[in-house]
Amino acid sequence: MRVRFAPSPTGYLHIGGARTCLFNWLYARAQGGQFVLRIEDTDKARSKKEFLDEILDSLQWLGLNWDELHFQSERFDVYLSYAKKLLNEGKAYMADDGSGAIIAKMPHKTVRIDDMIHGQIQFDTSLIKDQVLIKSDQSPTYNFACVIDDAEMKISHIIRGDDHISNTPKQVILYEELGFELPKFAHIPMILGQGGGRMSKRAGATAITEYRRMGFLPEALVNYLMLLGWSPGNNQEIISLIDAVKKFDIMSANKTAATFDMDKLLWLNSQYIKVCAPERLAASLKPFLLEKGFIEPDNFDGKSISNVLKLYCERATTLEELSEALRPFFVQEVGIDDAAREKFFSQDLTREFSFLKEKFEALSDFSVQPIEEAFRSAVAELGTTTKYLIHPLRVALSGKTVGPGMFEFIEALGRQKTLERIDRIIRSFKNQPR
RNA sequence: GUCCCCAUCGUCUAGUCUGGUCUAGGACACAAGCUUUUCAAGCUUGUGACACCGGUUCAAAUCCGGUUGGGGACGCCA
Repeated sequence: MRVRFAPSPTGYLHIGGARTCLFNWLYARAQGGQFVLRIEDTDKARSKKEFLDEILDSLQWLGLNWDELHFQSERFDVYLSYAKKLLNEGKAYMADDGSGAIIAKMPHKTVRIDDMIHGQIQFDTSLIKDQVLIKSDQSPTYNFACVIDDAEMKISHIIRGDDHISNTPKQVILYEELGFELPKFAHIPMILGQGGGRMSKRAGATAITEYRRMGFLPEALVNYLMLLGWSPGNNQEIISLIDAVKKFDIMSANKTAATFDMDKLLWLNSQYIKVCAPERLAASLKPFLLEKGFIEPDNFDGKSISNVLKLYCERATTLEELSEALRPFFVQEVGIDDAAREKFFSQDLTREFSFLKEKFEALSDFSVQPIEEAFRSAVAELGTTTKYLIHPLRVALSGKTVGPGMFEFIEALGRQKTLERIDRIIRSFKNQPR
């Protein structure tokens, strides 16, 4: 059993292509067959090396490895020889405009295909015009190269998007004329954009790399894509690639088009971030931290932030968001926006913060419990409330009005930064004209 | 225009093949509550669907026909 994914390097790998690839990959792995990657680069003008690299890179990132790699651009002579064969047998003819194109005669008959997902589909080929096999520049057309390669590469199951259903009768005719054995077809539904219709850039991100840049974990994206048109059963929503291989069957794939839902993808991503091992999470976070200038390429130790990650991984939906939340730990001074300043520092808290600072300075063990005790005794001795002091303190230390539990945060931030930032806020009270 | 595909909560889906166990289950989102130093997370509860019409049958989300709606294809692009 052999399947293939056949992207064209005329653009980035997009969501729909990735899902088609995923279903092929899953079916191959589930059945113990081979998964062939075939690059359909017959259009030399539009095919680009950067797109090829990007497609390969995205597939690897998603964890979809291939057993064979082929390039159509290296096989033009093969296509041409098959075209000449059809020419000799009278099943094709030269274009009469002298362009050198070779065109297949379309016989008039009824073609029936037995699709693994849709069942029987019938076509009247008298409605289809003659098909160009070889273009005037001697390159093959898609439908021709596709059939030759699928046959020669012994592809047994063709799993591809719904949009290829209307190509199928044209290809079946070619299989018959060439005397090739017919593969099985499985046409999976397309993924629709938010407004219905094809996913477009306007309706959100389409390229896999964009999702990577937005801070999605590959296992979350793969999980989401699996759920679009297939269900593992038992109300299971979270499923790994490994687990899916055990349960996947193309026969149980849906036939209804699915609308892409960013909310559910975000939810899945948050679920995966929550359970991601700190070392791996740190490694995945590295590009984002670099991008923000929080770290240098060479001196980043993932271990050093694992404690901090534990505080934040429960409340992040993307790596981008997570890395931004980590800002207070990497910058020297935190910025405090006007709204937060207005809300929490409109009155002078010099006395309170000074007292807190004394309490913190006195701690020999700067960890959660003593920190909390120090804070609570300060509150009691000042005759104020937790609420009154804890929010201004959060803003002073993190620059943000929201975040993890205060005492865990302070421990993670460390004594030095904590005291510096309390000092800084005290100074700002002095400088404020009242 | 012609041909093809599809139709269960707003969205993803289970159930459809093998009609009764479905007053239709789960997830996201939404709403409320609990928890609470904030925001989340978590937990509990709630709102919410078989597109429509007809047929077959004792019985239809499930089978059949039609209507409507949505999507796709009609390139010397892939």
